[in-house]
Amino acid sequence: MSLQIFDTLARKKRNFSPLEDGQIGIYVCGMTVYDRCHLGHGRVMVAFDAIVRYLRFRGFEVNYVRNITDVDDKIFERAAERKVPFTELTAEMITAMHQDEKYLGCQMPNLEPRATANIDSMIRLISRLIAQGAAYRGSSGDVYFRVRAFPSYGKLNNRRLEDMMEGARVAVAEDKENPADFVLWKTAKPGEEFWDSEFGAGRPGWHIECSAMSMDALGDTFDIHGGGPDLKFPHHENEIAQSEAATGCTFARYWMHAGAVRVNEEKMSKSLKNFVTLDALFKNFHPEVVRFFLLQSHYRSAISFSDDALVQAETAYTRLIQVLPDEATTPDSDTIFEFQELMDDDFNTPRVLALLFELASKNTEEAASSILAIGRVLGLFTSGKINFLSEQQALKAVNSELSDTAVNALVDARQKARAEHDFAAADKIRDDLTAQGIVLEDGAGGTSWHRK
RNA sequence: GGCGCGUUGGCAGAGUGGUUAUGCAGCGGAUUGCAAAUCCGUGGACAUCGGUUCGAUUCCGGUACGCGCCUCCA
Repeated sequence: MSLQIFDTLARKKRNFSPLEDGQIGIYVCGMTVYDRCHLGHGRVMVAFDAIVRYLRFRGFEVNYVRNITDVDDKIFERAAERKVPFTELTAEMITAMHQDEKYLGCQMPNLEPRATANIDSMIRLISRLIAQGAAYRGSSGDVYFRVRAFPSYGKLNNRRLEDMMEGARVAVAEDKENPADFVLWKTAKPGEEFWDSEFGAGRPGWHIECSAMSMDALGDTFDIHGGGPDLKFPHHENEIAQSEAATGCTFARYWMHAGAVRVNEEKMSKSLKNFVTLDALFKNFHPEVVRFFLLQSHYRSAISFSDDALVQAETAYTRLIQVLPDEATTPDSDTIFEFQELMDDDFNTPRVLALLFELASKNTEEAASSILAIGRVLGLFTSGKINFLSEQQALKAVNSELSDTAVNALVDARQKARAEHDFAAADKIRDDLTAQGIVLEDGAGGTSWHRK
């Protein structure tokens, strides 16, 4: 069975084979670091982390590159608002992003090139495009990519230039030859951040950084290019145009896009103000639960976020945690094979999680070992059973008005009442605790409790 | 206006031309002082109208509704 990947450009699943045997180069568009990451960013992080982990599990040597966009109008605006150098803002956001990512159980990319560190490379690429007639300087001094110079412009989005012009509803810069031409180099206005170049002082357009940095890191042609759903157009379309116009060869061989995160049937986004940041989410849910929640949907489909959905995921995930073995032993090879078949089919993580629950109901040590082994490949169960449960309880304790000490006192009082066969009093205490999210369990060795 | 996607049981969410998804919740039972947890069992679905077919939730076409992109956005 071969690995199948849904290629956005081909609009269908394709057999995957890398450019070089056993090696995969993958570039994922990362964050623009002007604000905290929200669940939508988390989804892309987790999706590609799981994919990369699986590809490695399958024996590939994966070179995972994800850029950091630290040159951008929003960054300059936000820094100005805060009256700090933009580098201070980006440094803070990068640290926060790495923290969020670590909590989500993601492994770091092999390389995280930053736009500010690769301006020279972008300038070289722009010069090359100008020399080839694929770019020009407008009267404003801005440098634009000439979409007419790239006949297959629109191929990723199945879009024709004419159709786009009909729908154009954005004020078009006067000095563009074609409304669809996009900026490669933006001339600096007084007071703005700038870098010197042969096209004058200014800064790079958004799209050029990914072409320059991906090709620097992985070569003119590389295996997989991925990103969030809203990058398909115009960002990735423009990357293809720039890169292929410059090199004359295929840019990325497979294009992968994650689905959107929705809130009440709408896309989670900054402009709708319906986003929830990861760090806010982590105040109520263990990061592993968030990761599990994300993996419950296929990476390409839209996922609906709600508090209730997270609670469901928490219950489900905690059940899997409970059946984990204390020590890892050898998993069942047939089960691992089944796992591989599911993942080979365009990374069907929801089906894999279903498999995990089927294993859980088998109640055997071997099945439990398989759950652990498979979960680990997807980046789950990273804290370990004991740590997860205690961290989860600690999280709930912080959000509760009842301290552990107070609960223990009430539990003792109830035990006393039970010993005296005053069940009415005992049940009253238990009901009150239940109302506050405390679940009591009377076992052979006494009463234990946990927060729900 | 252009391009594309979706519509599955109370909720979440896979998949298949004829046979159980799975999870959460519900219900019944075992267990318990009563519960909880656990275990066992169980009902419930494929938007709509046509077509192809021996047979369609699954393929094709129409309709309705919803969503995304066409502008910065993961």
